[in-house]
Parts: sequence; C-alpha cells; structure tokens
Amino acid sequence: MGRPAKFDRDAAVEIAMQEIWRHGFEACSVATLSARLGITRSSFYNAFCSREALFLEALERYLATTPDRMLATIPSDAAVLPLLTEMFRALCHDRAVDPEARGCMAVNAVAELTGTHETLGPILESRFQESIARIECLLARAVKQGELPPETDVKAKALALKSLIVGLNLMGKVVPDEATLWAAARHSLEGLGLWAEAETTHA
Amino acid sequence: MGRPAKFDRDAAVEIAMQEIWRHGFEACSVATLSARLGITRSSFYNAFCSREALFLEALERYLATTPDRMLATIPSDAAVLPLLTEMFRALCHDRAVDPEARGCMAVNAVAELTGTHETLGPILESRFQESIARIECLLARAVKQGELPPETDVKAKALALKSLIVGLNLMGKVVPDEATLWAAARHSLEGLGLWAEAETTHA
DNA sequence: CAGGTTTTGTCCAGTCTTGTACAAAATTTT
DNA sequence: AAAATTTTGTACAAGACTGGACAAAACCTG
Repeated sequence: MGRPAKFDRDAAVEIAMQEIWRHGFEACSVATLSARLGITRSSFYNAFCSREALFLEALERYLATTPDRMLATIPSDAAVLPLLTEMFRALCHDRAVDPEARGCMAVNAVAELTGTHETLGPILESRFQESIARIECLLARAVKQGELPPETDVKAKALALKSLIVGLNLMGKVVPDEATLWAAARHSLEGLGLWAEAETTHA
Repeated sequence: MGRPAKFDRDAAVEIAMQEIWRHGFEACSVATLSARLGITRSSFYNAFCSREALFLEALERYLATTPDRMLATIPSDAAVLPLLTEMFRALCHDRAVDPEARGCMAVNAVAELTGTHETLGPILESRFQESIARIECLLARAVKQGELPPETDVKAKALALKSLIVGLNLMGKVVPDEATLWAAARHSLEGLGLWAEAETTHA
C-alpha cells in the first residue's frame, strides 16, 4: 500500500484545529499550517487536498468536543432543562478557562466566513440552522414532557437561546471570567424560563 | 497649501467602511482598497497612513450610525426601557434589511481581530467594555427612575443585554428575517423584564 | 527481488503583498 | 513669475502565497 505517512494525521488535524481556532481560517496559510504541522506543503496537499478540506475536518473535530454537543447526544428520556442549564455552565467554563480567550471556533468561523467564503460560508450557515433546529426540537420535547407550559413559543425561544449561546461565546473573548459570564447566562436563562438546577448526579 | 486631493476623502472612508464591513479587515488589502477607492496605493498611504488607521476611521463612521448609538445619546430624562426596546427593534430591522446580511461591522471586527491583532484588538476590546459600561449606567438610571425594581442585578443584566445584542447581530448574518429576529429579541427582553412598548411619538 | 503505490522534498512560475523612494504634476503663497 | 507645498504615478526590493510538476525515497505485495 505504498509508503506510509511519516506524521500522525490525527494529531495534525488537532494542531490545525488549534491553529485555526486561534488565528482564524484565512490567517492560516498552507505554508504556516504545514510548518506548524512539521510537514512540507507537498505533504499537506497530498494528505488534505486543500485548506478548506482540512478546515472542515478540524471543525468536525471541534464540534465533537464543544458543549453544544451535549444537546445532540440526547438521552431521549431525561429532563431537558437541567441539561440545558448544564450546557450553559460548561460553555461559560470553557470560555473562561481558555488562557487565550479564543472564544468558540464555530462562532468565530461563522463570523469570519459566512457571506464571504464561497464554499465554507454556506456549510457553516447550514450547520447553524441545524443547531437552531436541534434546540427547537429539544424545547418541543420539554413542552411535551411538561417541563415548559404548553403555550410556549418554541420557535422564538429557540432563537433566543441560540442568540444567547452565540452572544456568550463571543463575549467570552472579551470578558473571560466564568462568574461574570455565568451571571449573565443564568440571568437570561431564568428570564426565558429555562433555568433548572441540575439534578445531583447520584452521589 | 499645495496640491488639493483629487478624491473626496469622506466618500473614500465611507466606501472603505462598506468594504471592510463586507469582507472583514484582513481581507481588505491596501491594494484592493485603493483600487476600490479609485486611488493609487501612493495616495492611500499619503491620505490614511496605514490600513489600521483607515479602519479606525471607518469604525468611527460606522459607530456613528449604528443603533447602539441610541444608547449613547441619552436624553437624560427620558424613560430608558422604551428606548432600549426601540434600539432592539432598529437592530433587528437593520440586520434584516441588509441584502448582503453583513451583520454588525463592530461585532464582526471583534470576532475577527480580538486576541489576534496587536493594535486593533485591544482597541476593540476597550470599545466593547465601554459599551457594557454604558448599558450598565443606563440600567442603573432605569432603577433610579423606578422603571426597574431596586433589587435589580444591574451588572448581570447589562452583560445579558450585551450578549443579546452581540448574539442577534451575529444571528442576523444567518437568519436575516426581521420578524424572526424580533421575536427572539422581544422574547429575551421580556424575560429580562426590559421590554416596554415605545411611547407613541406625538402624532 | 521486481513492480506498484504512496509519500516526500525540491523546484518553478505567477501572482500578490507591504512600505518606501523619487520625480512629476498641480495648486497656493510669496 | 518663482517658491513652497502637497498629491500623485511609477518604480523598486523583499517577501509570501498558491498549486502544480517532477524525481527520489520508502514501503507493500506478488
């Protein structure tokens, strides 16, 4: 099967993710990325085809670890609201714990590439829409489970929630203090009637 | 006083603002900006010194027209809450009415340059902080004027508000529909206890 | 060991970028 | 009209980036 690659592809994607997270997509040229990865541009093109392709891989990798992920891996029967609260707590923590305050890679990417980048823009937009839809489903389930009143405007609330998520993520780049972020988040969640103390995980 | 400039400097700043708004700061090279402005790079450097300096001028120009401005030009005795509501309405409108859905230039700039650009980053951050402080003052005044209960956590509410503003502005790049944005905004405002019907401007 | 396959390093051409330098042009002031 | 001032066009040097071409190296399979 030919000559094996001299570098760890997975580790490379991780590094690339960190790099793009830090500096943004356009700021990471093939040259700088290759250097950072310890490979030549030749190997770069061979392994990843294009900067865009690597970005998408890096994005996937990022999304797999982001607090947002908690909303996708739905236990299906669990209460929604405590999960939501938990997610916001994790979000505030993640933003504040990062010494570089790079914010959320996905939000950064949307801000940078949406409406600008020919191919990446639409992909990010649809991801965004999907995220909103997922939240909408979750809220609908919360209504069905009696966690929210039946007259809840699920669509508006989902959008308000996503706004809050995006806002906090960007805010975290400027105000990287967990307590402060959490105060704002909790305040908003309470206002939306979505705040719920997490169940004490069986001690 | 020497040879007069062949181009309208003010109009040039306007065009530059539009361009940076559209494509982001780093995507606008001196070459492309100069071309767009109809001048040579030589004239560009002569008139604006640097790309960064022009950006700051463009940013000032932008900030002078943004809905956020409504919160700075405080009538000092007027009710705060209706003004706030009005501002959000304008924000949702502005985001939705833009056929290119470029979002808010300031928010875009924060997302792009904060933590990355040596000189512009800190400037944008302090602008951001000032904006939060302004909102905080406004809310404090609202408490004093009896529009909000005395026990209001002004600091948390101000941050929640700013999060909402930022979130909506970014959201507008993906969901450029006024009704949808406004539904989310109003929902959040109501939750925060900040929604107030605007006084009918004397008909 | 030969043949096939894949990675890797080097090289290239073409385009872009920045900031400066210098002379020509245009206009005001003396 | 001459001098001073400022803008403008052109040119330069040094460097970065892209994407592809090509040969050499390294490995697997028959």
